[in-house]
Amino acid sequence: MAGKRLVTPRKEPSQRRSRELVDIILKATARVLLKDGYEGCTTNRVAEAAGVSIGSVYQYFPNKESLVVRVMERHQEKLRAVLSEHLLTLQNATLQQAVKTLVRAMLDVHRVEPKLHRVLMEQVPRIGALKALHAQHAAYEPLVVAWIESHRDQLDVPDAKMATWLLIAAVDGVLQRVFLDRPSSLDEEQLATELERLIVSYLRGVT
Amino acid sequence: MAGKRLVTPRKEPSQRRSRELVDIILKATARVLLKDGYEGCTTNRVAEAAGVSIGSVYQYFPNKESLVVRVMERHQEKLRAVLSEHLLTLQNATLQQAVKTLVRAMLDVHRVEPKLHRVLMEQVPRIGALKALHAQHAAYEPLVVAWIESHRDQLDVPDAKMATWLLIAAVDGVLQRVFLDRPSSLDEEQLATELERLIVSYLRGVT
Amino acid sequence: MAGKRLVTPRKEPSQRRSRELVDIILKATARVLLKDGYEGCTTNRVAEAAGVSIGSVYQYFPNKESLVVRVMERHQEKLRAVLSEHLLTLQNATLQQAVKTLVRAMLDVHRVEPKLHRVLMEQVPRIGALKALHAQHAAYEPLVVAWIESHRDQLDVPDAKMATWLLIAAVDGVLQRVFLDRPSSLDEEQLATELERLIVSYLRGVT
Amino acid sequence: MAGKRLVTPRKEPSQRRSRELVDIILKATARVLLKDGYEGCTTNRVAEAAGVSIGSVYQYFPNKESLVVRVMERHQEKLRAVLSEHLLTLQNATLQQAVKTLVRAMLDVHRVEPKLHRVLMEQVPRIGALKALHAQHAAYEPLVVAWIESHRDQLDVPDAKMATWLLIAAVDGVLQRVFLDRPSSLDEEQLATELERLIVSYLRGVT
DNA sequence: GATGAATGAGTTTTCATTCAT
DNA sequence: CATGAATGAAAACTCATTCAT
Repeated sequence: MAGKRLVTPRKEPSQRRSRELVDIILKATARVLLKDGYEGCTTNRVAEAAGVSIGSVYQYFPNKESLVVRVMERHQEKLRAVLSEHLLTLQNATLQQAVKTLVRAMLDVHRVEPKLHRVLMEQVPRIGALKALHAQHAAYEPLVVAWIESHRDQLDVPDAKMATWLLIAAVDGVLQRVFLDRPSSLDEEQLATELERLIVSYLRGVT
Repeated sequence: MAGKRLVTPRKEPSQRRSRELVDIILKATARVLLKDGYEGCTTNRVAEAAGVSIGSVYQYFPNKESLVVRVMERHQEKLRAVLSEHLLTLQNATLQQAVKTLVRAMLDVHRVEPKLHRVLMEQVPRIGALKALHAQHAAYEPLVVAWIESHRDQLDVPDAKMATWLLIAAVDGVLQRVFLDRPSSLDEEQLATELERLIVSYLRGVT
Repeated sequence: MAGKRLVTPRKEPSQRRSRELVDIILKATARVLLKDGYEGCTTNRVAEAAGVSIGSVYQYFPNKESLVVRVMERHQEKLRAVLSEHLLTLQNATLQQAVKTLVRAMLDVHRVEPKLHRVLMEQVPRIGALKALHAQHAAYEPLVVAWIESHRDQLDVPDAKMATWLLIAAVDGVLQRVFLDRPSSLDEEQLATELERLIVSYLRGVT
Repeated sequence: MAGKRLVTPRKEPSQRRSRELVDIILKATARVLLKDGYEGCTTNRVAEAAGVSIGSVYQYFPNKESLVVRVMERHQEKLRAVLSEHLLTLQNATLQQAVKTLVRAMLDVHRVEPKLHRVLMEQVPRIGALKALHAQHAAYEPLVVAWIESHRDQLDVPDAKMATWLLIAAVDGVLQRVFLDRPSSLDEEQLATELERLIVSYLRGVT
């Protein structure tokens, strides 16, 4: 604690090594998750895959769950990054553009390490971390809400928050299913178009 | 022996006892799943909760997984029953009625033993049985497709199958999220209304 | 007990059924031993293979071991029969004839259900019954001793009993090894010839 | 860490500890085999007898069988050592000496931990390791064959290999029986003498 | 800190045996 | 007697976690 505030960078090396070790361990965890699934992901296997002693794993992670949780969190961070990048351009977009952006963003999210994503979604018991995954949507909801409210006049949306929640839930639900069930017959372009139609018609309202 | 010759020719006692035992065991499994989650749902605990010897559990279920799978299947069957009941009335419905029916049906589905549903959805690794859950949606997709096609003139749907798939995925995604995250603030009535709007506007198309 | 002494053959049928059942069970035991080995030979499997309820097995056999013991005993009886048949002709034989007879007899013994023999020898822990197998040799030792003593003049044998024991042990040891190791290269005819030479030279003594 | 830098460069402590543990476990296995027989030799009992956690047993032995197999192998090694020692002197021996040597050697072999030997021979199902036991005989067969061939002129042996195989099988068979049946009446000295006679007469042939 | 041997509670699973029907 | 469902002690084996070095 105190160390962090010291000026001397002497202790840096050890800190760097720590970081690197944590990184190695987490990458190994992800690899093991991919290879052996959640049930097969034992701490010993992780240690071995990381080329690190089991003791070192416990130096940095209090228990098995924390390993997987951290892998999930890291994955979330990547997803969040992808989303943020897309949503930055949202502000001054037209309805069509905005919707397109949103759909592309969510599609792109599912392209980040899809295999790991799948394992995390399919196999990991819904421990605390998964909630975090959903909570993340909450993070950019305000953005969407803001956009809707600033385009009120073109839309037919009684409750912007409600509409946002619903749309995100719906789109995410659809994408989840696309990527988990992999109905390969489904053309991704077509899907995107239809999703856009779904959103636009909902926001515009029915005449 | 004696039993077979008695007045009660209703059912082979042995068969009845078996059925009852299986039932007791599965109910105990569900209870344990609720109380201790998937990881805590051990065969010994199930046996104890069922007030049955561990040997009896293995008499009817070859391994731990088969227990949970069977619980899932039973749950599916109940869900399927609820859905069927609702969808029977679909045929001659107007657009508004049909959509209302569909939404209510899917809401009702999530009201069948919601706690068990939650555990099964949240915690059970996505083993074979879960796919069955999704497959079940597929079972009633044709019904919806048929309805859409017989109402072509009132709708703006280029591809009935695609639209059906999308809508079901979206609605299910939304409901899943409602029931898993339990954002208690959300009013169910309001949600239903909005879902109906979502569907109707998508099907009607935008002018 | 009393029943056995009664004159009326009324109860015969049930007795006959019992015998048949015992026979069916033992044959099933042998089959299971062949198919699944000793460790895989469980009472339930035997019952199933016999097409009989497990309860019935325990009606006639107090425990698992007794099943296997009885199979061994039956096997012994067959072996004994083969031996007896051969050894009857021993009495007036010349040295060469006698030795030939003995060797052929012991070879023939190993041809009685060789697969079962092998399983019994290889896999069954040396429970009581195996001793019986050896004890059986003791049964016909006197015959050989008698023959040796009645041919004293042609032989150089200080102690007939000792010599008999030694020869039988040696021949049996050799045959056991032949049939367990199955060195297929070994020609059976040649082996028989050599065994005869071994015996004859030992009995005749060295000049 | 500290240990490695200390003065004792004899052996890696970890390695030594491992070796010792393996040794303790195997000795415990032998003890349990003696006390409870093969069927009673469970991994838990072995662990308890070794004063070691069951986990440690599985650290070094993948399953129960491997424990017994290793005990057998160790026993084999001891037997092999005894044999080698004796057979070294074979080369320049006369017929009488050579035969005496062989018989003594095989007698001595059966005096190495005879109780363990008995359990291993009697109770252990004929798993892989037992074949090893026989295979070991094969190892010194060439020595005997060589000796026979270099003494051809004094002997009457058409096929040295065949003769060797036969003699070893016979002698081993006899000894096995002696030590398994323990016919205490049998005088070991006398037995040795007779075995020698058996061998010598066979090799010399009958005039 | 790093190591990895050691731990042992806890799992799954088997199977000889009993006993109500 | 026959049945076979039910039993439960006990076996094999796993794996998160600790701790001496």
